Amino acid sequence: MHKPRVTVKDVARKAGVSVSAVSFALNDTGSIGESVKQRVREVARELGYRPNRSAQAMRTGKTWTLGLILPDLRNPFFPELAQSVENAAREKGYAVFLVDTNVSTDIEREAIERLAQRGVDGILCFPTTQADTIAPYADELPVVVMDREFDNYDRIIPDHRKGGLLQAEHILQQGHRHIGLVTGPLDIDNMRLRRDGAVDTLTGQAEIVWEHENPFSANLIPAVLDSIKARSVTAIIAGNDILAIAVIQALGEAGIRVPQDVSVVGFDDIPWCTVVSPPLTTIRLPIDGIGVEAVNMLLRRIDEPDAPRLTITMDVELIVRKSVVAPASPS
Amino acid sequence: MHKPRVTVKDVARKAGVSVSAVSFALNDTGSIGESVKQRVREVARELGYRPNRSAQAMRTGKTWTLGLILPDLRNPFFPELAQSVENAAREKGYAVFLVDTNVSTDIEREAIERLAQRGVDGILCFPTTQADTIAPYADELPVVVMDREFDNYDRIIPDHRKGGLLQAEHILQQGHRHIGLVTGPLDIDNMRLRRDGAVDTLTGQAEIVWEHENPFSANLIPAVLDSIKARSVTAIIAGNDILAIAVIQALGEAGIRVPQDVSVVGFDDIPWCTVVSPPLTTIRLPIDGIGVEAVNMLLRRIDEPDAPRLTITMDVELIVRKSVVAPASPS
DNA sequence: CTAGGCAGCTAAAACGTTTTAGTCAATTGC
DNA sequence: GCAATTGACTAAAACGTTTTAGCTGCCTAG
Repeated sequence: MHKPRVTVKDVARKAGVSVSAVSFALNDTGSIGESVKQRVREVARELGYRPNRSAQAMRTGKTWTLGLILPDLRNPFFPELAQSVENAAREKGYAVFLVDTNVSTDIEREAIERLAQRGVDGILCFPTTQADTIAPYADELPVVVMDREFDNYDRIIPDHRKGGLLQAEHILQQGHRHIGLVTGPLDIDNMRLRRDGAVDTLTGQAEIVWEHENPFSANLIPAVLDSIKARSVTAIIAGNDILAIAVIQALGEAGIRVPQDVSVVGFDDIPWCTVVSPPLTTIRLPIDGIGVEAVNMLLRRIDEPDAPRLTITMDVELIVRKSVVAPASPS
Repeated sequence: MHKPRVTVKDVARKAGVSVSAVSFALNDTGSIGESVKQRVREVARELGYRPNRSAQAMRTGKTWTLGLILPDLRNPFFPELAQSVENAAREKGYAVFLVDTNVSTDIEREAIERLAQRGVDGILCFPTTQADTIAPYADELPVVVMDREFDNYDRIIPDHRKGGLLQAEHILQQGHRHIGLVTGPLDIDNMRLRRDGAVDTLTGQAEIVWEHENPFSANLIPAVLDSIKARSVTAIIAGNDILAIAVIQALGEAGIRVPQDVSVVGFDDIPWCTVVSPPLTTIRLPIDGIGVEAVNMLLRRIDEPDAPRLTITMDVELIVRKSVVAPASPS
């Protein structure tokens, strides 16, 4: 195991030229004759030469490496994001360090430190909370922040407010007038925006009978369960799909049918939406597009460190499935 | 942006010692006095010194980096695996390059080449198919293979056969005697083993009314749909949870109730199992354990390149939920 | 009193690249 | 026909570490 690796020196010797000639030939730089170039490449292939990226990195300062920091891959929202980021990055010649912080701000902080130490060319961060853990490296390292309104970074953010608006609009169009809200933690700005978008749209058009703030978790707090059992609404707007699915299950356990008795609308369009029953009407985030655009943005920033900051807003879309229908007796 | 980085040289200068002294002090190697060691560390902290991993890697040949190659993160089986691998590796000081091959053997092959070029200390591979894409690097790079019976590598494999046995046993215990099988592609050895485990257990105890091989996909082939509609079985054994869920949905569309009319058992215990209705009775793979053990195995191999090959078999477990009950009229 | 050993440090080499500076011959310009 | 330019190449420096070899002065043993 562990044969000695083939180096430029070996190629140079075998081809009968200098190491610089080899470098020139392989990288198409410097000034080099066509015949020598061909011969060197031939020899390199023959010897199975593979450049040592560490050495390249040390000399050039470029590692062709990105860091991707995510809160929790078990949250069904993130795998697709990770996939699209990795694929997009790979296509451009970059490898991706994955960090799953387990929803810990401390680990997030440490991860950034480590990635910086490894000399990644840039970092894509989907922060766990509102805490800006990147600050110490903001002027040292290209960074793209996803889904957070942090100043000082390029960022890419779905149009949460519009999503909330679409949720409410759809519910209103179906004729619902008594509505319950179960939001995620409102100190996270995306949850706040979703909620505000919905509430602003409902105001004057319908009555918000109750509203509860539930932690990120598949478990609903008692207040929500109580409100559900009170049967005082015909539609429930959830802050994300996981909450929506939890609501559907709680309704089922209370003997309330979805959508006949109560309609439910989610947010995110995670894969679970199609397997739950009834299939969940929700707001689709262009996750794939977010990944790709985030990579593009980061590479742009790497190329032009001093380009002006950019904020990209990604459009969202209502996906109509089966969990929302008109109320039995318009109320 | 991009301040010049602090190097050992800077630390040495400020501390008034040689660079080697700095290296000794920081790494606790060589022979160095306590006072100097303390001063150097103090200065390093003060200056915000961060060792350049590329340079370290070049000098020592160790990158503290692993590669993780997966077929498809959107398959709900993999995110948890990726997470546990990343966490375990990080705990040991390694960073993880993630590669999602999109179920392409070609990309898998290329990814290994690239990772080797980057000088990863080892590779964890969950191969897409039965093709051994790692062979060219087998004696150059520590590799752990997951879920495939490849010789020449350390490997870690769930006990698929036992899982199949448990599926069948449970179905038999509930009193089912007419059984349908929908397996995954049988040229993948895990699917073959699951199927054989089940079939061997059923033989002589019950009748396998029909058996179909379905591709990995949420879509069932017509043959399966036809068999389902024929209502000739009281229980269906599926090769994995995704197939099982597809079966449940197909049954629902055909007006057949689960579990009252037909029981269904899955395999893998992906997160979807609890959100589908009815919650799926299935076989749990210790995914988390697989990730952790795979990392341990790889690190062991990195430390002792010539240790004997190891094959670890991970135990599986029946998880009883609501999709299997006794048949209405024992048949 | 001296030889030997050791602790504590420094100088310099080495890792595998890229890149700068320079050499040399051939070509061009006038 | 000679200086200047160019093209093709080489030698060597540089990147930031770790590690080897070596130096110095002090202590100890004899």
